[in-house]
Order: sequence, then structure tokens, then C-alpha cells
Amino acid sequence: MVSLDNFFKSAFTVDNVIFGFDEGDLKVLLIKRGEQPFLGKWALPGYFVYPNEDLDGAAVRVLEELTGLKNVYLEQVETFGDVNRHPFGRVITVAYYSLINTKDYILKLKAGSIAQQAEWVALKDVNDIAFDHAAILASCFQRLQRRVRHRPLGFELLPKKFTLTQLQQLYEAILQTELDKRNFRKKILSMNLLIDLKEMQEGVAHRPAKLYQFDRAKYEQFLAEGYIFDLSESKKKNGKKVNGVLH
Amino acid sequence: MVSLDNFFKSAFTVDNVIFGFDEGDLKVLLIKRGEQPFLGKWALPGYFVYPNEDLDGAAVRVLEELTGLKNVYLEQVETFGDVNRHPFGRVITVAYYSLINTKDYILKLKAGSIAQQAEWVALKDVNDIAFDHAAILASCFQRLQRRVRHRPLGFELLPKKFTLTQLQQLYEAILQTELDKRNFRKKILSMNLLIDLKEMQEGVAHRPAKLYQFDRAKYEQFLAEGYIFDLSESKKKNGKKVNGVLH
DNA sequence: CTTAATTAGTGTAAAAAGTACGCTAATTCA
DNA sequence: TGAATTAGCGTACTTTTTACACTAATTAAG
Repeated sequence: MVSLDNFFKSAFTVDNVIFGFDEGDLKVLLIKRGEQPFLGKWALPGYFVYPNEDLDGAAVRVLEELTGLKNVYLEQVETFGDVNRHPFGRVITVAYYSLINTKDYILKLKAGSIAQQAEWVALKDVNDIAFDHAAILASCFQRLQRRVRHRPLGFELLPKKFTLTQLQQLYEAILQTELDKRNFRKKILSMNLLIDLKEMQEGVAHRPAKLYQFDRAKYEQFLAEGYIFDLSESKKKNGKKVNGVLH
Repeated sequence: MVSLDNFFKSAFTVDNVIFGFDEGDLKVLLIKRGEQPFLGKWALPGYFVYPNEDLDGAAVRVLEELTGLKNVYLEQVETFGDVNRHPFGRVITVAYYSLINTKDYILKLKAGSIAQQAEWVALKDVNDIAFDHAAILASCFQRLQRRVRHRPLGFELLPKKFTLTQLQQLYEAILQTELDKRNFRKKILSMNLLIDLKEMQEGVAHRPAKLYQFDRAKYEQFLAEGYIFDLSESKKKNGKKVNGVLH
């Protein structure tokens, strides 16, 4: 047996879960499908992989074709291959996720793509999406929740200049919990990864906050030195640990 | 467009990384290939997926067919789909991993399978394996290293009755670091997940150790109550955290 | 039967990290 | 000028982590 001809082959696709943060809400990028199956339904931006491209490359290409987002760094999360997940036959899909600052990108549909529309939808408003995309979204969100404690992902979702309150609200949105303001600031600032820009917020009807910027260069230097980013915490009750909450 | 006929299809496979622990070494189960490509080379036990089976099911079936291991619980880790990863054409593979106690299972080749041999190989002795299996193995080992701090996985690799020293050696093998005996015991015992069997080790030429058993029922009860398993630790040096080492 | 070799088993004090908590400051708007 | 709103800050207590060394129990060899 020296060829693949005797083996079953399947169509395969990539699906992208792109998280954004806006107006205090965690959002996800969805498209409205202009093709069967699930014509007219909202779905994750995803499509078929070509024979001559790697999976990671396909994810980037498909995302651009469907939403106009270019050069987004995507990370593979999980592969979904249940026999009946696609109504037309066997289709295996590899899920990717990413986090971006929605303001840095412009949604732009490509003529001829299967997307009729592309929109940021608050996570809590997502319901009834095509295929098994709810499960894919859940898996990626879970990944995000775990990762955010151990990697400085949050900064991807914010504008370059942000206030500590914005950062805290973002963490609260991702972790779906409330955090203590003083302890959060103490912990974040003690990491020495924020640059105090000596600038103030403008145009707000209250005391303006200081603006900070993430010090990516220093973070990479720390990484190289073997240090780790860690925001996790946990509480002990009766000798048993309870889920960390980053108080 | 209401069919899949127009889309490229690829062969796809599952590959399994089965970890075991024996004689103080972390091992992985490999087969010697009896088929092209890589005939005669060592490889992870993996094979093609059928049209009518889910990925998880395929992983379990393939493992049994190639090595005789039945009903192993496998977890999906990562999908590898580089265009040229298979010399005969495009083959996408989904990697699964598992941990088992090598003594509980008997390796038994099935007639007609592509495995000429199946063997436990110490992780440090694995080199020159087929396809991109080195990368797959590395990915699964990394997953194991991360998971072992947050889930009581270690017990899967040990016999039902074990000593604290055996448990410590296992953690040292997985985390590739040395642990402090007293602190390790304090931490493990404080979780209240070990049953002291009031039995002693026999047949050793030194002071015999107490035997313990993992209390799975209690662990599941703790989980249900929202408690978490957490062996992670980290050290601060100059205000920066350094990788946890579970001292 | 004594001794050597081997591994098991144990506690404490100091340092670091995590937690709970409430008031004053700066700004805009009415 | 006062009301409303959000920013910014420190301390005492608790829990967790860390570093560290000796005695106990058994077998093997002489």
C-alpha cells in the first residue's frame, strides 16, 4: 500500500473565534452566512482549507476573506470532527482563536465571499448560531479564560493607551467575576510591565485617570530570563482550594 | 452550492501519545511500522479515521488495533496538518494523549495491523521517529507538564497502591525538576486526597514505606463542590515570578 | 549478631503572597 | 457652588511557600 487512494478522505475547514472588547463587553466576530447550509444564519467566520496551504495559513486567509481582518495572529484550539456536524457530509474543522483590539481593524466584506455581513456581537447575546459553532465558541472562550491568567493577553484587546480601570473591567469581563480595585492594581503594577505614560484621560465627566501602556519589550525580556506571567490565585477553605479569583 | 463535491478533501488520521511510568522513567508507547512510508521505523500508534466514526472514537479504536490497549481514555491535544507532513500526500492528523499504568495493560499486536512491534520507550531514548511525530510528542508532553499541576493525573500512571516517594519521583520525571521531600509530602497530604492504607511496602532492602491510594471518590466530590486541584507554585525574585517548581 | 547501607519519615521559623477593607482627590455638569 | 462620578491609595492580618537535617526501620554482608 503505497498511496493514499484507498483511504477515506474528508473535507476540512477552519473556524475562527475572534474576541474583541468594546463598551465593557467581551465580543466575538460573527458573519451572516450567504450560502447553504444555514443560509442567513450567524456563524463563526470559517471556510474550507485548500490543498496547498497549512492549517495556520488557511485560518489567516479565511479570516481575511470573510471579514477583511488582515494578518491576525491565530492560535489553534481544538478540532471538531463529529460525523454529523455538517448537514452535507463529513467535514472536520479546526478551531482557531485570537484577541484583537476592535478599533485597530476595519470590517470589510470581500465581494464573492460567503459572508453577507460581519459584526461584533457581545458574547452574552450570541445564541442560535450555525453548525456546532456554539460548542466551538465555548471551547475557545474556556481557553481564553485559562490563558489570560498566565499570559498578558488582555493587552491585545485594549487600545495602546489604557487606564487601570479599563484593564480591570476587561479582566472582569473575561473571568466573569468582580475584582478588588486595590488588590488588582497592586498586583498588576508589581509586575513592572506597565509604562506610566504620564498622560491623563480626556473628555470624561469625572476625575481623569492616568494612562498606561503595556511594555512588550520588557515582557519579552522577562520571558527570556525565565520569569512567568501569573495572575492566578486561589483561596483555601477547610483545607481545600477553591477556584482562583484574582481578588 | 449545496454539496461538498467541489471542495478539496484530505485523508486524515489520529495519532496517540500514551505515557507510562516505569522504573523511574517516563515512557511513551511506540510501534514499529510494518508498512510504507517509514517501514521499519518507530512511530506513534496512529492510523486513518473511518467515514462513520467520530475522532475520539477513532483514536480509541486505532490504539487498540495497533497495541491491544482497550478502552483507554484519550484527550485531544493538537492537530497537525502541514502540507508536506506525509510523503504520500496531504494527511491531516489529530493528536491524542493519555496516561496509563503500564502494568494494567498488555501489549498485544493484532494480526494484519501495520504494527510489527509495540514497545514502551523511555522519553529520553526516543529519537528519529517517523513523520512529524517528534513534534506531536513534544506537544503532548508539554500538555502533560501543564496539566499535571492542575489535575490529579499522576495517579493514572502509578499502581493502585503506591508510596509517597514513588509519587514524588513521578512528579519529578514529568516536571523534570527535583522536589523537596518534606514540602512535597506536606502539600500532597494537605489535599486530603490520599488514603493511608495502613499497609507497608514489602521486599525492599530498607525501611519500608507506607502505601497510599488515590481517593477518586473524594476528588470528584471536591470537584463538584468547586474546589480545585492545584500543585503549582512560583517563586518571586526581584519582584518577578519565576517558574513554579513545586518545592 | 553487629555493622553498614539504604530509604522513610518528620517540624519549624522566616519570607512572600494573598486578602479584606474605606476614605480623599479631581474632574464635569447642573 | 454643590452634587455626581470615578481615580487613587495603604495597612494589618492570614495563608502559603520556602529552606533546611536528623532519627527510624529495614536488609545485606561480614
